[in-house]
Formats: sequence, structure tokens, C-alpha cells
Amino acid sequence: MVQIPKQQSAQSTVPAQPAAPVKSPEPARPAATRPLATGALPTSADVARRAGVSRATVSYVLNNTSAVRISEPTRQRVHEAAKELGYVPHAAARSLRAGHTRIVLVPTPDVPIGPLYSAFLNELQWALSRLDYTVVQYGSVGRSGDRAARAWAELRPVAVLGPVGMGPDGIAVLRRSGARAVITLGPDRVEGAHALLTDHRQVGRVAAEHLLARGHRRAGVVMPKEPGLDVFAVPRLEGVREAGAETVRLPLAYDEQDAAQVAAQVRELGLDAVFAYNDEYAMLLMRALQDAGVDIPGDVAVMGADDLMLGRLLRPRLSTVRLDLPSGRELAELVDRLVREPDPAPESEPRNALTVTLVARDST
Amino acid sequence: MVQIPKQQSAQSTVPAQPAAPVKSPEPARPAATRPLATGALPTSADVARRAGVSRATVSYVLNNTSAVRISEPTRQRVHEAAKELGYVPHAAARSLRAGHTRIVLVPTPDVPIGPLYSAFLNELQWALSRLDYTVVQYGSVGRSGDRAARAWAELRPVAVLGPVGMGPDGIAVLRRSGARAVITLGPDRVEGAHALLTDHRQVGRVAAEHLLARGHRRAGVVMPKEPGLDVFAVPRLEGVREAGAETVRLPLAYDEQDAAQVAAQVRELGLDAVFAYNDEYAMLLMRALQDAGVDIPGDVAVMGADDLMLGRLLRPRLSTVRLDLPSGRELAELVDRLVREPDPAPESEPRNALTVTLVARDST
DNA sequence: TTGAAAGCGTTACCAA
DNA sequence: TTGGTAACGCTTTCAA
Repeated sequence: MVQIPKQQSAQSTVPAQPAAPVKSPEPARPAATRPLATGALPTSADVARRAGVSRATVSYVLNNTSAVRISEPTRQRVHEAAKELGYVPHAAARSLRAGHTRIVLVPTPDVPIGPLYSAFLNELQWALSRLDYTVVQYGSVGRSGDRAARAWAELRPVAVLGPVGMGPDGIAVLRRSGARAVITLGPDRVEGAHALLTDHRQVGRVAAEHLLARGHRRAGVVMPKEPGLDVFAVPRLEGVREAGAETVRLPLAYDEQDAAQVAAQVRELGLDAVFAYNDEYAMLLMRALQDAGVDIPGDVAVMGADDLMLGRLLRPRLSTVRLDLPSGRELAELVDRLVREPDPAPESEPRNALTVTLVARDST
Repeated sequence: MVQIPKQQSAQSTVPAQPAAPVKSPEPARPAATRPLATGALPTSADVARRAGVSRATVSYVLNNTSAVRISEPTRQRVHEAAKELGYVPHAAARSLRAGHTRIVLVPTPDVPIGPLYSAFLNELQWALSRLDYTVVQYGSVGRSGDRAARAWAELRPVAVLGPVGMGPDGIAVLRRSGARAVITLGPDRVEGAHALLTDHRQVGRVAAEHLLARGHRRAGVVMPKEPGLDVFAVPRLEGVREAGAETVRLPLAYDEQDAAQVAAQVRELGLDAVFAYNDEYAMLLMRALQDAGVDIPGDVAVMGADDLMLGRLLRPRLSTVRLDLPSGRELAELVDRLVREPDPAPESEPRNALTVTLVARDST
């Protein structure tokens, strides 16, 4: 849909089919007099000819428009013709005519993000499909922010979800292009968009308060070396600091070797606690610490976040922070609501979308 | 794109804008004489008027068509006008005219599938975006197989990936709708599609051979209770059987409680090995077995599949079967190749796309 | 070098 | 009840 190949200009749509056996110079309604190209899909005009009615009638019947009443025999003929010909409506033509689409744009994160977010996206897509929207995944691929907005606007989406790093101008372009709902999912709200605030500082704060309550003072904070995760990692770190804990950054790549090094670091620095960004990083580091002879939680307390099943499998069971995003179904319903009746004042409702719960287990 | 709301027929595109101040009855070229609706995006005609040129010239300049040469001053004026007006081309109109799209359809799995597959999909989307395709996620949502094909064909995708449960008729519809590449990713090939065979029996076979080699005879095979996973679980089970192992089905839900029950079952049945579908299920069950006092691998050997990091964190380290799918980048390149030069005889090349490697660690 | 005009497939208005 | 027709926004001959 986005771009057609610009290199090759001359291209015949149906090369197999020679010229029509009917009279060639017939400029009026050529589509209606076109022979049935067996190679390509038929158009509504083909169906009309086959059924012996007009294109309008075909449209009425196939969309069963309630405004007009079509006689039963005619309906039959149209339906038969459509079935015989294997008619499939052309979405682009339809939406061009209609002036709007049912496309919901969902940006693909540039880098793989955790399983929690993947599951969320999956559920969202499923829910949107059920509501008869077409989900289009669109990677920002280099061009970022407002430039991406222009590329997205080409599709004339009816809703756009979670455009990150997009300024008010980008949002404005999307709105002008017909987007009746623009929903951001992130730490701060953007002019013109309906914001679902996800402040990840809460995560760090809750974790740190728990650690402090259990008497730990010097906390290491794991920062994933994997690119793209800073969006979450940095606010979580800030949250830990805001809670009053003394912190040390611990950059950690997601592999065992690096984990062993960081484990050694933890001992050298004399840390008595680690908040590890994530259950996955937490488990990796906890295992490395145990392999190095560190007692958890006796020598060092370890905390994760996300409450993955994983955290319940190792011993000691991992203390963690559970994150509750709105479910995909809920978000899909929000989209649908906004599409039906657009938000008059999007910026007035900076809802907090992220609730955070401490799950204290045995690793702290 | 797919369907416009059918309930409300009367809808004004730009309700805020009253009638044009110019003369109303002007049926010839109304788009060109339309006033600049500030609420909506401008069309190429608006750009043309602003630049004082024809729509054709605008198209030439903006797509910098090499066939025609436009004077530099004109180019400037067009570009300026486009920028000032905030022109964004209309993808639907463009592809309607062009007769084809750059849409690649990627079906959303109906149920959440493992992290391995999620990562694969993510990478694929990224790679396709880089090649300037638009990735559209399409859930089959109820309507299955050939019915889904018709819904998909509405978008006139240039390529369709991994349509599961689709017969030759469905494929044919897609091809007629303009899909130059239809690639199935599954156990058996379908007439008319380019098949990347993923035979998961290999997985079970490799696992079973390993267990047999280590002297285990009576193997339990975990079958996830979560719906939708049978597509993989059943072939894996078959593979185990084909290798000659005596098998017992062990249905298991992905929670600790059910795992404890299955662990008890394993003891009662006197099994000496378990192939657990997946590393995740394997770890869950292994933990439950350990909690029940079973020695791994002394009493019972446990094997997983997928080679997740997870398997290296618990003790004993999990033996597993590594799966190598083609990378997202490779698959994207295959799509691109097939789009450029469609496969003359798709069915002739039933490549095996899944390579499988034993990773023997300490749990067996 | 530029412009006029046809046409892609669809739907909605207005007549008949 | 049905059909003609214009229009959605764009590209691309053909003609000037």
C-alpha cells in the first residue's frame, strides 16, 4: 500500500490476456465492457454484467444497504454471479471512495522488548481484529518522530497507537490525515494525543522501598546493555534513586559470561542488594551470584520486575514488582470508543495506565 | 482499509468547512477548484494549484520520474508548495492506480506462541520494513482457511506469509488477487504456495534418540493444555514415538499447581524420562519434580526444546533441542526475491526450513 | 517541458 | 426498485 516500485514504469496488469474480442474503441465505460480476465480478480462491474444489472445494484446487494430495497430475484442473481466469479472487493478502492479506513497503526518496537510487552501486543492485535480493524505494524526504520508520522499518514489510519518520540507536529499530521484516535503509551503526554501514562519510575520506587524496608542500603541497579531498553531502564533507575536508596549502575548484557563478571563486581563493591531491571536479568544475575558462592538473600538481596513465571522456578523464589498494563482488550475498546466519538480535549485526561504491585518472595 | 462502518451512510468528510466561496456548480475538475480545506490534508491537485502547475507535473516532481525532465525552477515551486501545504500522498489512491501494493500479510497467530516465534516475527517485520514493504498483521479471527483468504485478498497483498490451514483454493484466490509470493511455513506443503517445511517431528525424534541413548525407556511427553499449541506438540509427540520410545501423554497447564500434579503422576507411572515440549514447560515440571524429591537426572531425565536462556539458569542445566528457523532477514529476502521474479513452479522446491540440534546438558 | 484527460474499483446521489 | 453518473486521489500515456 505504501509505495509502489518506482523503477519500472511500464507494466501490464494482465499480460496473458490478449486484446478484447469486443470492439476496441469504446472509451465509455471500458471497465464494464472489459472481457473477463481469468487471470485477475473480477471487479464489481464484471459481477454486474454477469448478473445483468448495474454496478450500483451490485454494490447495494453486496453491502446490503438498508436505504434501498432490491427485489429478491435480483439479489439472488447478484450473489450467484459474485460467487461464480469469485468476486473479492478491493479494499483500497473502497476506502478511497469512503474517505477513511479501518486501519490501526501499531508501531513495531525497533528492538525486541520483553515477553510481557510481546504478549500485550499480541492480545491487542487479536482484540482489534475482532472489532474489525486492520492492524498494520509499522516500523519507524530510521526516520524518527515527525518524519515517521508523514510515512504513517500515507495509509490514512483511523487510529494510531503509541507513537514514541513524536512531537505535536507529527500528531497534528496524523490527525489531519484522518486519525480519530492517537494514543500514546509512554512516560509523558504529547499535545493532541490521548495519553496513557506509563511511568516506570514507579517500578523502581516500589522495589527500592521494599529493599530499604528490609534494611538494605547500597543497591546495585542492573542496566541492560541491550540497546533500546533504556527507555524503561532509566526511569526505573530514577525511581530507585527517588526512593532514597544509594545506587550503583551495573551494566549487564544478557549472557552468562557477563553475568559472572557483574556478580564479581557486586561482591567487590560490597553491595547488599540488587534491583535487576527485570526478572530475566535478575534470574541471570542471581544464578551467577549463587555460582560465585553468594547467599541470596543473606549476603545480597535480589529483586526483579515483571513477575514472570520464571521467577517462581529458581530458588529462592524471586521477589519482584508486578506490572499491570491495561489489557489488549481494554485498549482495543478505548481505540474503538475514540474512533466513534473522538476525544474533544485529549490532553485533559492524563490517565495513569500502569499499576504496580510489590510481590515479596524469598530473594529479599 | 478493510471495511467501513456500514451503519452510518451519511457522513460529511469535513463538517467544519462550509460551502466553498467559489462558484458552486462547477462539475468540471471540482478537486482542482476546491478551496484549501485546512482541516483535511491537501491533495496533489492542491499542490498543483499552489505551484501553478498541473497535477501531472506534481506527480512527476514528487516521484522524480526519470522519463520526463522538469525544469529546476518548477521542481522548486512544487516542492515548496508541497512542503507548505504539508502534502502527504494517499497510499490507497496510489495503489489503486498502480494496480498493486507493497503489502505483505503476516497472519497473527490466534494464540500466543512461544518467545522464540515472537522474536522471529519481530525480526521479520523489521527486515520487511527495511525493504519498503508494509507489514499487515491479520488475525484469522474465526473464519478459517479459504474464507480467511478472501478477507485477506481484499487488501491485494503482494505477498502472504504462512497462511495455515489454507487449501489450494485459498491460495489460488490470493494469487489471483495479485500475491506474487505465497509462502507457507508449516508441516506440509500446499498446492501453489512456496513451502518452507517445518517438520516438528524432527524435534521429538532427536530428543527421543538422545533419551534412548542414555538408557531411558519409558518417556512421558508433556502436552500443553494451552490451546493452539497442539500444532507443534502433536508432531513432536509423533517424533518421539517414531524414534521407538514408549510414550505416555502428560497434559500440563502452564502453572505450578498443575505441574505438581503431573510430577506426582510421573512418579506413579514409573517414568524414567520426560520430554516436555518446550524449555518453559520442562523447567516448570522439573522444578515440581525436584520439589517432590525426585532426583534429576538420576530418577527421571528431563528434556526441553527451543534452547531458551532459561534452561541454563536452573540446576541441573536443561538438556534441550535447539531449533533454527531461517532468520527474519533471510525470509524477508526470500519474499523480496519471489516478488521480483515469481516462482514458476512453487511446489517443486519443498525446502526443509527447520534445522534441529541436540544440546545435551545435565538434566539427562 | 508541460497539460489535458483517462482510468484504477468503489459507493452515493439523483433520476427514472 | 433500479440505473446512470460523478467523485475519491493518484499516475501515465498522449498531445501540444
